[in-house]
Amino acid sequence: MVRAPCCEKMGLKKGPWTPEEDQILINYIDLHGHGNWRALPKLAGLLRCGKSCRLRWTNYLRPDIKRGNFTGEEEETIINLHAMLGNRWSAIAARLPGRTDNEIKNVWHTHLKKRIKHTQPIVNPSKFNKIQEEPPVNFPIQARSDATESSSDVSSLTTGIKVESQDMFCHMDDDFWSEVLSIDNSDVVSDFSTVGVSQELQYYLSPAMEAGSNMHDNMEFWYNLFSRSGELPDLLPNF
DNA sequence: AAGACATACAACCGCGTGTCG
DNA sequence: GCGACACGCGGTTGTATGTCT
Repeated sequence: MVRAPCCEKMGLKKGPWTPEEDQILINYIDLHGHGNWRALPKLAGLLRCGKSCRLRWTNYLRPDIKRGNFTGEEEETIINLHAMLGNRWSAIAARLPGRTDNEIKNVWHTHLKKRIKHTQPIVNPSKFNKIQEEPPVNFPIQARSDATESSSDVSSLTTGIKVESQDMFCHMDDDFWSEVLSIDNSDVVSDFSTVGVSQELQYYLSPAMEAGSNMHDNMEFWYNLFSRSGELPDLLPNF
């Protein structure tokens, strides 16, 4: 595949945007929408590449961008989501309305990384940086009727993952953990379908599948989450 | 006051992935 | 199935600003 020439070679401008350029971009998108980013600068009369325009819009000019310092709650949310998702900045940004992945990444590298250096992380994020956003389409297990109330205590886990945790934990009934325990902890996970693991369990264990880690590593992740939530299931083995 | 250094953040780069013909 | 293209993502860099000596 041949890569398109970079902006400079095409005689396009690089570097910081001027207020005039910002206004041109805003006006154009207000009138026409962004459409094709590659075609936009020419149509709008900007000497920028489409990539630069898209970045400027999504990271700075978009009307729903929240400017200003991060609140303590937002920072806590980032720390917790990072523990679960790793460096998946866009996934973290999706849970923080008005904040961009770039902004969150910057805050992480300049403030938060230093702050959590003093505290031991509960899991190695790199192992679990592939956690999926949504359950499989035909996800078979329904939430228990009492699940919402019981898992609401998971809020102690931290505010950032409270809602997500409720969604995750409500699927984990006794049958779920029985199935977990039926798998040999020493198994190196590459393809769960070959050992007859159900679809919902494959979903939860997918980070380990992709990272090539073993069952022990993966269940340790869940164990730590449950330990902190105070909702450790009886069936979950102690690691 | 001024130079050196540190920090914050905007912007860029390259790669992976999805889509379409 | 394949190639071309567009887009999004994460890592990295560049520069403006702040702080220290």
